Amino acid sequence: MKQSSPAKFSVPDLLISEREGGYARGREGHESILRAALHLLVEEGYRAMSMRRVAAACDIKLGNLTYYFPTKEDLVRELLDAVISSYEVEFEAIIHEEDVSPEQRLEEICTLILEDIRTKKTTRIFPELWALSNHDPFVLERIQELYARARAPLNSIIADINPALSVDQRETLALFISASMEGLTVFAGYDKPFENRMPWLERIAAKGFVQLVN
Amino acid sequence: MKQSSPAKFSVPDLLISEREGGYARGREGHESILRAALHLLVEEGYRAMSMRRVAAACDIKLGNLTYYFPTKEDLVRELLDAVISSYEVEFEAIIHEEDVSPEQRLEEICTLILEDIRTKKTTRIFPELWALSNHDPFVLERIQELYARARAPLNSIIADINPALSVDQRETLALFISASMEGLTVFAGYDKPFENRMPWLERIAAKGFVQLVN
DNA sequence: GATTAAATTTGTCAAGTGTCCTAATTTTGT
DNA sequence: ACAAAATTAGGACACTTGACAAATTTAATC
Repeated sequence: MKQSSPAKFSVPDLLISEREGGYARGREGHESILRAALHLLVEEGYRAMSMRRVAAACDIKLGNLTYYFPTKEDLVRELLDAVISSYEVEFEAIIHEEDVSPEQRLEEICTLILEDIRTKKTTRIFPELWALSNHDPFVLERIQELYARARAPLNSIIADINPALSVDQRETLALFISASMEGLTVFAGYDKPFENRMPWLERIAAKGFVQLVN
Repeated sequence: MKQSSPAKFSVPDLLISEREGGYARGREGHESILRAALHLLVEEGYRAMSMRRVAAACDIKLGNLTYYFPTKEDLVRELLDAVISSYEVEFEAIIHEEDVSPEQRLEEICTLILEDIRTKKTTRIFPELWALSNHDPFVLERIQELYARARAPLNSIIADINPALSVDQRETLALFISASMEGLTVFAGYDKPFENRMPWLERIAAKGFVQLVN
C-alpha cells in the first residue's frame, strides 16, 4: 500500500535488480526479504535488523534467509543497492527534463530533495547510512556515489545560471547546496521538531541558493 | 595526547560533571571509563561500545564497570551528557564575546563549527547520535537541546545584523544556517572525500549566510 | 510420473551481549 | 587502629547474534 503523492517527482521505496535464474517464488522471497529488512531498518534502526528478525518479519525460517543471503553483509549490500538505486532513477528523470528555466529547475530539484527528506524512509535511513559509512568503506563509497549523482543535475543547472563559474567553483557550490539540504534531515525531517517549518526552510533555501550561484 | 590547535575556540573532548561523594580514585576511574567509551565510539562506532570492550579498554574488569555504571543506559546517558556539555561551554564563550562586529562574530562562529566538523570526534559521533535519535527519545531530546544552544548565538547575531527580522524569521534563519553546516559533516568531515575543500566551503558558507540575513 | 533443481525446514555451533551476585581487597575518616 | 565506605575481582545467568550443515518439501521440465 503506497501513499499517494501529489509531487511531480517522488522516490520509490526500493529498486531491486532482477536476478537471472530461479523460480517465481524465489524472486518473491528475495524481494520480500529486502522489503522486510528495509521496514525493520526504518522502523527500528540498524541494530534491529538482525538476520533472525528479518526472517521473522517475512515469516520464513532463519536457515531459509541464509539460503538467499549467505551472510549478513550480502543482505546489507543488496539492500543498500536497492535503496540507493531508487534515488538515482529520480535524478536521471530530472536531468532529462527540458523546457524549464534554470532557476525553476533549481527550485524543482531542491523541492524534490527537501520533500523527500520529510519522508520517514529518508529521515530514518540516511543518518543510519552516514553512521555506517564512518566505519564501513563499502557504505561510504556507495553513498558518496549516490551523492555524486545527486550533484550532477545541480552542477549543470548552476552552469546554466552562471556560465562564468569555473568547474571547481560549480562543483563546490553544488556540494555546498547538497550538503545544506541534507543537514536539514536532522532538524526538519519526519517526526523532527521543526518538521512544520519546512515550508519556510524551503523558501530560505531556494532564495539562498540562487543568490549564491549569482 | 591532545593535538594542538591554533583556533581561537575549540571544543574539549569531554566535560564530565563532578560527582558529590566518593574518593579521588573513584573519580579517576569514572573519567577513564567515559574516555574509553568515547574512544571506542569514535574509533569503531556504537556497536563496538559494549560493556566488555569498554571495560577492557580501560583495563578494568566487567564487574567493576557495572559498579560505576549499573546499566549500559547509565553509561550512554552520562557519556552523552559529557560530550554534549563539551560543546555547550564553547557556545557560552562565544555569546559573551564583545567588541566585535556582528558580521565578524557570525564568521567566527561559523569557523568554529566548520573547524570542529573536521575533527575525527565530531565527524564520527554526530552521525551516530543522529541515527540513535531516530529511535531513542532521550538522545533526540538531548541533541536537540544542544542544537538549540548552538542556535542561540546565531540568533542574537542575526538580530544584530538585521533588526528588521521577526523572531520567527530569525529563528528559522538560524536553524537553516545551523543545519546547513551540520550537513557538511557527511561530505567534508574527517576522512571524508571533500575534506580538502573545506576552506572553499567555509567561504561559500560565510558569504551565503551573510547574504541570507540581509 | 520420474527427475532434477530450487526452496524450505530443522537443528546446532561458538561467540558475544547486558545484567546480576558474592566475596575479597583497598581506601578513607575517625 | 578501627570500622565503614568504596572499590576490585571473578563468575554465572539467560539471551541474542551470525554462520553452518544436514534433511525435507516444493516446483518446473523431460
